[in-house]
Parts: sequence; C-alpha cells; structure tokens
Amino acid sequence: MALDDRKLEVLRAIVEDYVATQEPVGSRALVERHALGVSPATVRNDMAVLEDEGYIRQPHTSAGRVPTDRGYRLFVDRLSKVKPLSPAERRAIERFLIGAVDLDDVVHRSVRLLAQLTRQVAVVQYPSLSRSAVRHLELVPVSTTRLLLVMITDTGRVEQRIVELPGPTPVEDITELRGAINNKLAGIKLVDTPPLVQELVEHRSDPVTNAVAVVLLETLVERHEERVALAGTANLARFNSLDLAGSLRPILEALEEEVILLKLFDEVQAGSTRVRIGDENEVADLRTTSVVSTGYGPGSTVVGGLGVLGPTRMDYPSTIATVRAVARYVGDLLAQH
Amino acid sequence: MALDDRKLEVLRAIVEDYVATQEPVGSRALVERHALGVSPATVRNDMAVLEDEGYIRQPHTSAGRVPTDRGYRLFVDRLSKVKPLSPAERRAIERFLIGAVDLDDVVHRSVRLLAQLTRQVAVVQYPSLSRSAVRHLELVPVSTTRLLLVMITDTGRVEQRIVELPGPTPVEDITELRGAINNKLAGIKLVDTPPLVQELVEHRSDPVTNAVAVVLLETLVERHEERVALAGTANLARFNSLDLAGSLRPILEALEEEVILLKLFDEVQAGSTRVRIGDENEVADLRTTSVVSTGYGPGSTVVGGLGVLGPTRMDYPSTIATVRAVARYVGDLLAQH
DNA sequence: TGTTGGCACTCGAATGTAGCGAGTGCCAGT
DNA sequence: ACTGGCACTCGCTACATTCGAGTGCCAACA
Repeated sequence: MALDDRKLEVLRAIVEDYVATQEPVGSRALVERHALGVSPATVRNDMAVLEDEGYIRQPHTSAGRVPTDRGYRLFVDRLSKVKPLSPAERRAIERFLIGAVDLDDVVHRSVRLLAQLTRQVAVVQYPSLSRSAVRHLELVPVSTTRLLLVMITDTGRVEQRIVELPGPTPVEDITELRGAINNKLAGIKLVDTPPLVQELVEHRSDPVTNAVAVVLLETLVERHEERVALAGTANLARFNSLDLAGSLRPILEALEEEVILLKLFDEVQAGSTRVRIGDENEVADLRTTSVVSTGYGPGSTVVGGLGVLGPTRMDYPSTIATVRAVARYVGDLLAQH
Repeated sequence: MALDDRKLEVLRAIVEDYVATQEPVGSRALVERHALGVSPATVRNDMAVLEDEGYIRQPHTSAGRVPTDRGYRLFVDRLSKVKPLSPAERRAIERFLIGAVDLDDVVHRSVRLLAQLTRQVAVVQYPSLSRSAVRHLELVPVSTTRLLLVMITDTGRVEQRIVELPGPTPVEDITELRGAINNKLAGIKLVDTPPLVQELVEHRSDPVTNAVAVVLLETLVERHEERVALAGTANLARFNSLDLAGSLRPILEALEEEVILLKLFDEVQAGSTRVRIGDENEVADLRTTSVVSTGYGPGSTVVGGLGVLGPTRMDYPSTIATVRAVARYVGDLLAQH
C-alpha cells in the first residue's frame, strides 16, 4: 500500500514531535499540535499503516509511537527541508573561525564550533595528506648523521620525520639534495609522488638519497597519519539514560579509535551531505547513533571530511544545515590561506 | 584522640575492601576478610571513632562505611605501600612504547597505554615548550613574501608559523638570517631566548629581521601552545551510576578544556607523584574525582606532566605505581631520542 | 471508501504496604 | 580493653493496587 500525503504528513509530525519532546507521541497530542484536519481516530489508522510498513513502532503496547531508523530515513529523504541557519548562527560561525592563525587552529576551532552549534559530538578530519600537494620539502640537519625531514602541503599541513643518515654528511650535500627533491616534487599531488621519488633514487643512487627517500616515501604514502579532531563528547551524556541507554561506553570507546572516526569520512563529497542513520552505520558500536558528514575543501575540491554524531533522535534539518555551513566556511578559509 | 595502630589497620581494610567491591563495608565482612584478630563489635567501636574523626562515613544509617576524601588522603599518605608492577605490566609498557617513531607517537602511545593499564582517564602533556631548548630554527620560503618558520626543540617538538614579509626578499638574505638566528639561539632554553632575540633585532635592525622576530617571539613565549593528549574517557562510563552519579557530563566537559587539563600539571615534579583527592581539586567539576599526576623528562628534568583521573574510589597504590612507571619510561625514551 | 466517535482493553508508571536483613549503637559481663 | 548480645534503624525488594495514556476495533455516517 502506497503512503498517501496525509500519512507522510503524520510521519513528519511524529518525527518532529518526538525529536522535540523526546517522548513517544500519541494520536491525540498529534492532532492537537499539528493542523492535520482529521480526528485522532483517523490518525490512529494511519499510524497502524505506518507501523506495518516499519516506519514507526510502539515501545510498549500502551504507549505512543516512535520513529524507527527507517522512518527517520524517509523523513530525511523526502519530508524535511533543510532549515536555513539563523543570522545569529552565521555570525557565530564567522566570529569563531575568523581568528584562526594556522591549520591546527582552524581544525580545532571548527570542531568546537560544530559541537557547540549542534550540541552533539563533532568530528573534523585534518586535510587529508593523500589529497594534498607538496608545497615544499625541507631537510634540516640536527646532527651530522641525522636530518629532520619537514614536508609542507598546500593545505598548510606540516609533517616531520627524523632521517638517520648512513654516515656523516656535509651540509652542502644536504642542501643540494633538498634542491633536487623540491624540483622534482613541488606542486605534485601526494598520490603522484612515489614514482617520482623512485626516479630520483635511480638517477642519483647514493646512500644519503636512499636513506632520505625511504623516510620520504613513508611520509608520502602512509595513510595512517590521517588525523581527526573530536569535540563535544560531553553532549553524549545528555542522552545517557534515554536514547543511548547504556550504550554510552562503547560509543566513547569507538570515538577514541582514529580508524573508526576516519571511516566516517570514507566517501565524503563536497556539497553532498551524507546521513547515516542507526543501523546504516558500519561500525557496530555506533548503531544507536546517526552520523551527518560532508566533505570540505577550497572551492569544490575535497581535502577532508567533517560531521557530527548523535542519537538517531536528532534534529536532522538543523544538523544538516549546520554541518554544511561549517564545511563551506572552512573550505573558504582554506582557499584564502 | 590519637588513632592507634589497629584503627589505622581498620581504615586501610575499609579502603581496600571498598575499592575492590565498590560497596559499603560492614564490621562483620571486615573481620572475615582481614585477619584483624578482634571481634566485629570491637571493629564497630573503632569505626565509630574513625567516623567522628571524619575518615569514613555511612551512606545511610543501616549501611556499612565508606571512606571520605580525608580517609583516602590518610590512606595514601600513611597506609599504602606502592605496589610494584607485575612483570606483565612492565613488558606491556615496553612493548607499547618501543615502536614510537616521533614525539607525537610517543605521546599518543603513552596516553593510551596509561588509560589501558589503569582503566581510567589518562592525560599526557606534550613536552612543554617553555621547559625545552631550541635545537634548530628553519626559515622556509613558501613564496617571495612569505616564510614558514619552523622551530625544533630538543624534546623533538616542532612548531611552525607563517611569517608575512614586508616585501619580496631574496633567498640569500633569508639563508643569512637563518644562520644568524641559529647562532644566537641554538641550545638555549626557551625561557632565556627573548632578550637574545631583542639583541638580534637591535643589532641588525632591518624590516625582514623585524618581521621574523615578531613571529619568533610569539612562538617562543606564547604558552597557549601547550598541548595535551587524552585517552580513556570511555572508562568514566564504567562508574556512571555509582561513584560519579550524574556528574559525568560536567567531567567530560572539563576534560575538553585544555586549560583545565594543563592545570592538572601545574606544579609537577619528576619523581614525586602528586595525588589530588576529591575536594582537593581546584576545578569544581572535578571534585568527585581524584587525579594522580607526575612529571616526566629525560633524566631528572621535567619537560611535561602526565597522569590519570578517576573516581575518588580508585586503587591508589597500583595507579600511582603505573603512573610513575610510565613517566619513567617516557623520560628514558626522550633521553635516547 | 474514507472518516469519525465510542468503548473495551492493555500495560507501564506511580504509589502503598509489608517483610527481610545487613548493619549499627549500646550495654553489661569478662 | 574487648566481647557477645540485643534492640533498633532503614534501605531494598516484592507484591498489590490504582491511574491514565494510548491503542485497536467496530458500527455509524458522509
């Protein structure tokens, strides 16, 4: 049986009320608060259908209805209009991000901002190394047999590693090698660098170049250096006894695993916001939560992801709007920088 | 009335049992589990005295006794011997820390290790900039009017800032300036650098030096760049309903404030472990918790602090032992590096 | 066919009552 | 100074009762 307009309207009303009040919503309350133009009895019939179709359910026999994951999904896909941010929120975003001095600062500020605006857990991925390009590589001698390799990317990220040299090496050699490396790699996307490093090694074939190249390749390739910032875990405690009953601990544990957090941004795209509701999450411990994520970057490119995580019972329209807005601002900021 | 030996013994038994079972302990249970050599009635008399003195209290009239903050304090000061780590724990520490590749890695690994071993919230402060010395300063041109200033400290920490130059500047000038700066500052404790930078500016007095010096001073002086790593917040959820009843949220909030975390390490010293129990904490939101902290650094110097935070009902002897052990290992690691 | 009012029914939450038992404080005896 | 005994307290659990929100169903109606 297809759902007619009124049934959809009923579903929307249920979702909105439940999100607002956090309590199962009954037929009477529904017709009182929403101008549905029909009696409670009619609404009850509609609700029975919605329940058959799996969009809502009853916690107990004599309670009101609560949306299921599937109900939220329908709501997000077809029933909700993205709620535009209030001017106050826009101002808050600008004020908060305007003073950022470097990349670290941008990331920290945005993650806190996001947590504050959505009152949920916020996650911001640092601009992904693999999606950036090399701006500059520096080799700094720290002793006669040790170098510090510093890589700066066009997104402002800085990575450093220690290189152990095979033996004492004059500074001039280092300087020369640095020149060669920069010539080869500057401006190149990180993904495209490894073959160039190989070329370099083959062409020069001396032990120092070799030693540097090994570490350099690690730095360029190793994805495990992807980093994320987290904020607002305290907001989880707000729900403790209700939606997330008892599952708080596993959620906190999951949030401490960088690997898991990175998964949230697996396939992010700029502009398109992704919503994963409850069971749609791959990570088992996060099945009681919803994740709203999107990509960000200068212009329409994507250098990283950001998003928020909260109970499935969240205010999707505002959350989505906020996540998008913050992503756009952060992207702009990176473009200027 | 002074507390005689047996009364102290009773207090110790109460603390140990309560920590182990998490339930108020009564006189009968006490004589059964500990070889006190006296009857429950005698113990009751002792307990009455201990209660008068404020070392223990009764949650309700007909319940057993629970240590107060003051009781824990006495226990920690006079009654507990530091429990040596098990070989398994020592091995775990070594294995966990051995593979660390850089400073970031060391800090991350140790904070996770600490959280895991103590099953509590762990906090590790990055080696404090103010306590380190300059190893090397690098100036990397990223465009004709922009430099990246990279500072490497002897603890392995790397700080970077962007410098906007007053106008296009030839690379040679930059190289020369770098040499001058390094001559002046290499090996100097950060605290002692500002006057030297002043000298440099006065001596050279050109606009480029000026621009660099401004940023350099910021980097050298600004304490707000102190950073901390956090792990094990999920462990807080274990206590939720019991010790920390309801206060979980404010605690999580406090833990998100770097400023507050840094306060935990305000006056840390190497070797001496500091224990702050309940009310002894300055931060109001942490009054239901205890903090065990110590300093670490190569040799007997201190470059940062680390510690754990948990409910006042914690296993102090093991926690203290673990915190100390990890601090020592991390210190050693920094010494090698 | 869709909508409505009415009504019996269900069941969770709240409230009240009673008994149990762990634990105490006190006291008299050794 | 210690101990056994005893009356007393009071939180906890179990059980019974009530209350009411909310439902499903049905017959009536447009």
